[in-house]
Order: sequence, then C-alpha cells, then structure tokens
Amino acid sequence: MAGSREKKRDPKASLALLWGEQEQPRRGPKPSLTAGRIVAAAIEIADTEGMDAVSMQRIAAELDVTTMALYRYVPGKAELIDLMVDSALGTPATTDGIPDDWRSRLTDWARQCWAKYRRHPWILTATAMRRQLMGPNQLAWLDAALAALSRTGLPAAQQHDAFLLIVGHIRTLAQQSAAADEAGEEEWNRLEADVLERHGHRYPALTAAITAGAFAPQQGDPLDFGLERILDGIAALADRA
Amino acid sequence: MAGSREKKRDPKASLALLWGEQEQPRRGPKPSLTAGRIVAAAIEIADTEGMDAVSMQRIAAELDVTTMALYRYVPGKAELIDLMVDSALGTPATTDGIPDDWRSRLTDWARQCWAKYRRHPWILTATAMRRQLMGPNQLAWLDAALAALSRTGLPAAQQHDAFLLIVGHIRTLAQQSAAADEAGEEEWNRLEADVLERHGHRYPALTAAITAGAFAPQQGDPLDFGLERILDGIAALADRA
DNA sequence: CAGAAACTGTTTATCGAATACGCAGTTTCG
DNA sequence: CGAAACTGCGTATTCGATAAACAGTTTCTG
Repeated sequence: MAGSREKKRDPKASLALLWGEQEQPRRGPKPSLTAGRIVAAAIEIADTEGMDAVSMQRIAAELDVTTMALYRYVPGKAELIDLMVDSALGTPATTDGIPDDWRSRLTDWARQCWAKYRRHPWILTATAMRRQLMGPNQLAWLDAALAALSRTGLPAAQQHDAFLLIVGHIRTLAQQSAAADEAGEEEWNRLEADVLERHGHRYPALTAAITAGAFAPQQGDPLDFGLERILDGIAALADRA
Repeated sequence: MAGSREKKRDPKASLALLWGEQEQPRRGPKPSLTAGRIVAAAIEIADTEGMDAVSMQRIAAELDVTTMALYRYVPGKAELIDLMVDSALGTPATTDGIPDDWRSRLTDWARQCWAKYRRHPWILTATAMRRQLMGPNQLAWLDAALAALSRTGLPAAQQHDAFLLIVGHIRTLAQQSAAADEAGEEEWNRLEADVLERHGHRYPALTAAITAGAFAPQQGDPLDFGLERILDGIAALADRA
C-alpha cells in the first residue's frame, strides 16, 4: 500500500505487447529475455507470495538480471500488470460436452472463471479500480460469456449487465477467499467475537444470524448459491419477454 | 502500486480505535490531534484525489503537523485505512417510510450502500484483498441487511450468501464507475475500438453485442438491473420453501 | 515542591520501490 | 569498417512508511 512512484500507464504500449504487435529488433545483442518470460516470472511470484511481493527488483532477481534490464522489455510496472492479468486468465476451455442452453453454458463459464480467480487471487487487486485493458484472453472470456447470454434473447445492454453481475459475484468470492486465507485468521475471528460479546446488543439481526450459524464455514462450492440466484433472476426476466 | 513498506496490520489496535476503547492520557501536553481528525483528513484526500494520494506525509501536511506526529494517534497506515472505511460508511439511514417487506428493505439498503460507494469509491481499494475489520458502522450495515433478509425465511447461511451477493453487485458497479472516471477514457475507448477493428473477427459474440449497443452508455441507475435479478432469484428461492 | 513518569511533536535516519540516465559492449547494415 | 540500433547494467533520484532518539510539557507522588 505504498505510494505510486510510477508514471501513468501507457495503454498503447500495453496493447502492443498484449497483441504481440512489437517490431522485432534487427540489430544489437540477442535479447536475453522476453516480455513473456518476465510476465511468467511475475505471475509465479504473485501466485505464491501475493501481489505485494511483486516488485521489479524481485522479478529481476528471479530472472537473474538487474532490475533495469526489465525496462528493455516492458515500459513499466503498470503495463506489466496488464500483461499479467491477461496471461493468467488464459483462454476459456472449449464448451465440448456442455449442453447447448444458455444456463448450462453460463454455469460452465462461471465455474471456469472462478477457477482462474482461485488460482490467481491477485487478479482481483491487479484489476481493482483500473480501467480494464482487454487483451486477447480477456476478450475471449468476454466473448464466451456473451455467446451464452445471447441465447437468452435479452437485449444486448442487459446481456452486458448480466455479464457484469456474474463476474461481480465471482470477484466477491475471490475477495472472500483471499481474505480468509490471510494469516492469523483465528486470532481475527477471536477478536471480532470479543467485540460482539461486548457490543452485540446493538446488532440484533446480526446476533441472531450468528447464533443461527450464518457465518459458520459451509461445505459445497461457494459459487453455487449466488450463481443459481443470478441465473434464476435472469431466467425469470428472459421468460417474461 | 509500490511495495509494502509497512509492518503488518494490528487488528487489536484497529479495533480499539474503532470502538473508542482507548485510555485517555492523563499526563503530558494536550494532544493537538485526534485519530478522528486524522481519519477525516485522510478521507477528504481520498475523496478528492483518490487513494493513491493518501500518504502519511500528505495527511500530515493537511493537518499542519509533521508526518511522525500522526503515529502518536494511529499505529500505522493499515490501521488508518481500517478507520477510514468504517468512518466513510457511516450509519445506514433509518428505514422510516420504507414498506416493511424484505424486498423493499433490501432495495433501500442497496441504494444507500451504493450511494456510499459512489461518494467514496476508494472504499473498494481500501477493502480489496483484506480481511474486513468490522467497526461499529460496518456492523450496522451488516445488521441492517440481515434484518431485511431474515424476513425471507431463508436459512441463516443463505441470508449471509445473499448479503454477499448484493454487496458484490454494488462493488462491481463501484469498480465500473471508478474505471470509467479514470482520465483519458476517450483515448482508451478509441484504442480498444482500434484493436477490435483488427481482431474482432475472433470474437463474434462480442462483435455482435457491440453492434447491438451492449456497451453504449445507459440511462437509469446501473444498480437496478442486477439488483432486480438478484432479488428475483432470492424471491424464487424463498417462495419455493 | 522536586523529581519521576507519561506524554507530545519533531528531527534524523533507514529501507524498499519505481524508474530516469548514461555508459560500454554487441550486432548488423550500408 | 564505422555508424546505428540494441542490450544489460551501474548510478542516482524521489517518495513513502516508519523506527529511534530527543527535547519540551503536564501530572503525579513522595
């Protein structure tokens, strides 16, 4: 959470890198790296130690070069993060074997997307509060979701809204699960329980919910509840039309 | 997006501050500040210039003290952020005049919450990927939502799930709107349009959706679509039971 | 009331991070 | 061959968070 010592993001450069629209150098020493290797190293670090551990110095160390060497391949950290996200998302799997109705397709899509977020929780931070720069992979995910949604017969604008709704749900889960994985979870729970012991009377509904086990760990995929509700809601709308 | 030069968050200290469980000093000079004033200054900065502008030095400057003076009142930046969030959320308004059914109550709740996120978009970043430390206000919001949800008759665990679903939707909108407010929005759109011009054929559903106006600016409250779907989905479930 | 004790704001010093700049060596083209 | 286009790298700058130590201020205590 330290300050932003960086220059602004250069979307043009990010896009060029995302789409591989870089001219190959014709002279000079052979590059010892590629943007791809840098991105892969950064993702590796983010996966294992979280986004906070991703620094230019750290990536460089991982690749056995000096920090500044990286800047020959990516314009800056902001652009690197754009690349990380698109790369980590990868391509959605084919829909082979999935029934050809919108609900099955969307469910499958959501499961896959959720899997990606679980594998790379840092995607959440990496994309929070920033305009998304759609790379090839991100566009593929969007396309897949819209392909399913188009079968609902809903107006295009609502298809987009529905897409956001589902992504939002997945991101909420990612947030929850990232928070739960934080260190010292037990201590935190104990502290909060303590607080509620002392102030719980001010929160009757909450107290009742806790007593009823609303916050007990659940079994089953946390994705399901919300996804079912959303799809039910969309179905109701689609049927109405 | 710079590194984390801070020590870990101290939840105990945050909670003590959140609940005002601090012992008042009995000796020494009169304190010239309070945690509250620091938090207010930080929120002011975040509101007008975004979270990135919130640095200890900046807050101190705003309050006409040295940076280190702040550390007499808050243990560190992480704890300060906890306080900022709870303070910015404030208390949910009373439900006077809102019909006493769960759907109306939840709709009202969601609108209020969405208003808070719109006023303080940085809450999104401030709470991303971190375990939430529930302060008095955050608990009040949670309590209010659960009070409404309890009238659905759903099991407690599902009430919690439903709560997350709604908050998730609100946060998605906040994310969207924050991204849209970023500088250079037009240039970005132009660049993306360019890309699609060149690669659009790989994304038929997306191309179709764009043509159909899926991404055109919409009128009306963006909250509504998703909220209606979610509530419809919840209603369907509640009716079934 | 004299210290001691508990505080306060401040100064100074580290350390981590991003990244601008310029240098020396490497390749390739005219 | 020599300039041009590159590459990796050492150096320096700037910001941010925060630790440590210091000097002045109040309030107790004996």
